Amino acid sequence: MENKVRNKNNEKDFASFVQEAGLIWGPSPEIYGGLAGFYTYGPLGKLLKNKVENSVRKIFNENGFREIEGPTVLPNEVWKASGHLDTFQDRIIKCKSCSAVFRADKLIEENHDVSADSFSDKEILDFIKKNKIKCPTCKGEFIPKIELQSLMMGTVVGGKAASLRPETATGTYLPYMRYYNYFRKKLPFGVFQIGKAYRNEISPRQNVLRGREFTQAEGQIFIDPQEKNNWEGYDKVKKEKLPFWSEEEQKKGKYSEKSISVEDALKKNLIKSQVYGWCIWLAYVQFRNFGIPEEKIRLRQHHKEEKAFYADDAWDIELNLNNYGWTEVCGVHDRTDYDLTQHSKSSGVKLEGVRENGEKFVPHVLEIAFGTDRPTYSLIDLFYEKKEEGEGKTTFKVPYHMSPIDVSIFPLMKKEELKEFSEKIKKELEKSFIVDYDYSGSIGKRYLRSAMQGTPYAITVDYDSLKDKSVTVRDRDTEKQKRVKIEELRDILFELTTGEKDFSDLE
RNA sequence: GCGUGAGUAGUUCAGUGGCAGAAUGCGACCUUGCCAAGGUUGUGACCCGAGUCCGAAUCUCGGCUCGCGCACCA
Repeated sequence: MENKVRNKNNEKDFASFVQEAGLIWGPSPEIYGGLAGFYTYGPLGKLLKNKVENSVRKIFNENGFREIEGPTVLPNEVWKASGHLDTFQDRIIKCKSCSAVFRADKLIEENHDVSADSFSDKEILDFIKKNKIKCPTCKGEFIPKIELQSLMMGTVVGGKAASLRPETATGTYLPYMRYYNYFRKKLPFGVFQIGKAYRNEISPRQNVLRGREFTQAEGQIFIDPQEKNNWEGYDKVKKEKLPFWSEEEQKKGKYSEKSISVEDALKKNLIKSQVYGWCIWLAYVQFRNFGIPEEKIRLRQHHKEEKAFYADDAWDIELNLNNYGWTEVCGVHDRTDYDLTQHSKSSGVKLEGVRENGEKFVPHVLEIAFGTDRPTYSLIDLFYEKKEEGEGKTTFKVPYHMSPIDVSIFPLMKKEELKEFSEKIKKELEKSFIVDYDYSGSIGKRYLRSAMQGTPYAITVDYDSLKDKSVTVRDRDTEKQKRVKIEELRDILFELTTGEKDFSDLE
């Protein structure tokens, strides 16, 4: 991670803001001391996460994907077939003197350039003994015992071993034949799923950026491998310039932004197919639509060594966070026919498509895999601006269209007639918006609270409102106010929140 | 998981082997015309467990959690 600009005080402010504002609490359950890697979204955080998820839904839906929801628990035979049961299970070995833990296979690979994947436990132990491999930390001997450490959370269902899903993707592949019929036997088609996944991380860190339970959002395209370079959406996006950071450039060292078009990336063989290029573009659009600034996003190509067992083409999207530097938030993978072939073999059910000429084929799958916790957290990280009293106002400058609460309503003073009138307006606006209503404290205090929650507009009801049926609308970022007729209020707020109108356009 | 530091109101911090403090926040009342305004008042905490001790929030041990470094993160 480069650009790691850290400031202790900022970090502390940020951490307390996340809790105090009701964004993310934890580790949960707090009153029992907490269990690392599990969090509770508070009211404001949940509203924000909903905005993120709805943004994901919108983008996927308008690009030809349909949403499904599968179970979070699946029998282990599924995970055996998908490869997770094996690859999510590491063989570890402990140092006798300092009891540091290492992955046994990695230890061998690093020292001797030999793949230990196929070694039995005994072979690994023998190899370590024969080659006198010592503990990298303290140069001590290893305890001659291989232990298993699994990222899968297991359970038992009806006497059958089952596991909580470590990714939603696998569950999305299983009903392939259902999709095939639903989409009237015509490929390609796209399906996505938003839901919880679970990984028993050894040491979860950094709040929800690496939790043990998290929400994934994964889009999958099923396509005839022969059609990967005949992708309908490609022409529309091929001229789009994206911040590709290739494996080769990475070796040169520092990142410097250089955007190239999807078309050029394909020509340079950075990516292998039109459909893959389109997927990268779509992933990028997802993050742009959250309101993440361009310069905070980059696409990083996976090194050969870090590619997942199923992946062909593999790129990540990374965001440059204030508190953590460049952070992975999304992976785009060409999973080829790996999954469908595996599940077909294992279940005995053919998972195929048919070409017009009658040929059968196993579809390839392209995956856009991200989550909704990291983007939610990223929005907080990127847009929280702490100010000291006197030097300005602390504001959560979340992009207006993503703000947890749409509008606040304040009676100028805590008087019955103003409260009553405000509540009427509140009731009306709640038909269309998430509304916050507050009459406690000075008007200035309430503007500040509202800004710290990221609410873009604050409506103030004063004595004139009772007479002329108008209120003031205050803009979060400019702090400017405009007088608006109550009967026009709803439409104006609509135009403002959808971006059709700018606050400065108001009379 | 290893090493290391830490855990006291919602938040940020102070503190002592003997009644637990501040600031800020939050609530109520008064006041207040767009202000992080003012006054009065209230609310609220020693991470959990065991031990030593007349007495532990303070010392010791264990656990849990958090920060940082390492490792892990298909």
